[in-house]
Amino acid sequence: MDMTQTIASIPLFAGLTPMQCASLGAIAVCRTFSRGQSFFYEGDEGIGFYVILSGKVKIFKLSSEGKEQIFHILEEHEPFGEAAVFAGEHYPASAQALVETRSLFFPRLKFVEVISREPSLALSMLALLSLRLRKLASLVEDLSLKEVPGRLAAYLLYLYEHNDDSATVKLDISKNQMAGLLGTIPETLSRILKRMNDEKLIKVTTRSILILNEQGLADLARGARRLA
Amino acid sequence: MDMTQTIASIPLFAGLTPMQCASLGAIAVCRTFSRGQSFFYEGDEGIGFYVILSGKVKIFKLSSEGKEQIFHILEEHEPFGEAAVFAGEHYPASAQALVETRSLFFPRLKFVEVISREPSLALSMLALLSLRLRKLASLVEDLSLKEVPGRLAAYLLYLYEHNDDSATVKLDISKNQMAGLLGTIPETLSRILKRMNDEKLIKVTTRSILILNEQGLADLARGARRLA
DNA sequence: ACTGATGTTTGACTTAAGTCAAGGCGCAAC
DNA sequence: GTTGCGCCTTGACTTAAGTCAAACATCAGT
Repeated sequence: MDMTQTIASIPLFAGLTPMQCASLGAIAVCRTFSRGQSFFYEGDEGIGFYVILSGKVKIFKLSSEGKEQIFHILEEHEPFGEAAVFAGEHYPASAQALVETRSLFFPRLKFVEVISREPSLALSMLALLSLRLRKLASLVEDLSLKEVPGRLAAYLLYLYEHNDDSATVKLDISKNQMAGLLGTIPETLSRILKRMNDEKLIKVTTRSILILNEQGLADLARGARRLA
Repeated sequence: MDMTQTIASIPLFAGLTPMQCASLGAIAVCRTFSRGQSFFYEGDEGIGFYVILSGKVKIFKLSSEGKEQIFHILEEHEPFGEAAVFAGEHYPASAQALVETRSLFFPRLKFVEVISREPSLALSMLALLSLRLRKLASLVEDLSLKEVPGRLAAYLLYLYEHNDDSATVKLDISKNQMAGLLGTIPETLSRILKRMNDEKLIKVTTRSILILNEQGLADLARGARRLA
């Protein structure tokens, strides 16, 4: 598949004309990262942003004691590093490949140049950033206003809703990563999964979770219920 | 002062030509809110965004038990509600005037229309959203990876750095609001201020705080030090 | 298939920070 | 001035969640 085609297939760039896609294609660079490899670290100079073609990437920060807060886990077609393109000079968080990941890299200055000529692209980027803002706001809300069982319930329901068919949510990240995403640690996550399991809200297996009581989880997520 | 003048004086719109300012002025509406009045509530339809002309506005969410997490406290010339303009249909948080506040309101659709004709305005908005994203990311970091003394130290240093001259930081929000901003409650804030005071990091008075040991606060903010 | 590295669970313990309740301070209105 | 109402502080208590340590399961790479 040639570059213009590839770019046209990315939702962020939906609505662009073939010619616009071609001008983006002219500045994009393919880059592949192996499992565990870092795209950039927090504080690095923001030289451009990436769009994932295949693979999985986590965006995170580490505390001085080594605890990790994951901001997002991103998959195919999702962009990252874009906040550094338009403001400030450094990346606000680190990005690391969780599995082998192919990506397109868009250098900052060239991309800004293209965008100032393409209002529809600018609007797409505005929509993207607004969406990110919304997600982060909800993470702040969860961290500050909910306890871990509430966050976990909200997360499971989120997975459940974006699930193809069954009530079985398959976990495609490790429970360690999941703990990082929920702003807690593996031990706490493990204990709370067990309590939810005991209360027959869910059935936990190694790589998946069966939702048994959706309403119960929803109550937990809203803070209208507590675990024993 | 006429509308075009007013708009030209807002940093977000810096760099726009007088004609561009005039087209923004044509769609802007002046609105004044009294102390305690709400601009919008979380979940309301996102019909447009505001820029503060004078006054002070808090952006926040409430938990089901009534605890408040403040996202930002905004002052003159700062915009808010902009994330709802470009994505999604509702405001992700609530906005309330802390004092009598004059503002300009930009209706969503008209603003999007103007922006798609003005690339430089689009770039300003992208920069704004990126900056907000950065601030929220750092709030997530603080909430998840730091304890309250660390958050408070970071906040005091922030005030200190944006301070005109002296080592005396004057508090222009109540300590209750400050607790909400730090993701904690007034009692906890009070206790920690006292501990910092006892350790001679700061000198607390009613409406202001004197910074005595900047380095100590910095260490606390970095997690390299603990309060007794 | 082996094996070392990662990921997961469990138990005992510690602790930061929240809750509840009472009292003091300070400003604004009468 | 004094009354009254938010704001702020303090103390005693509770609790969610983190730490430390040990054992076990699972996975990826040789």
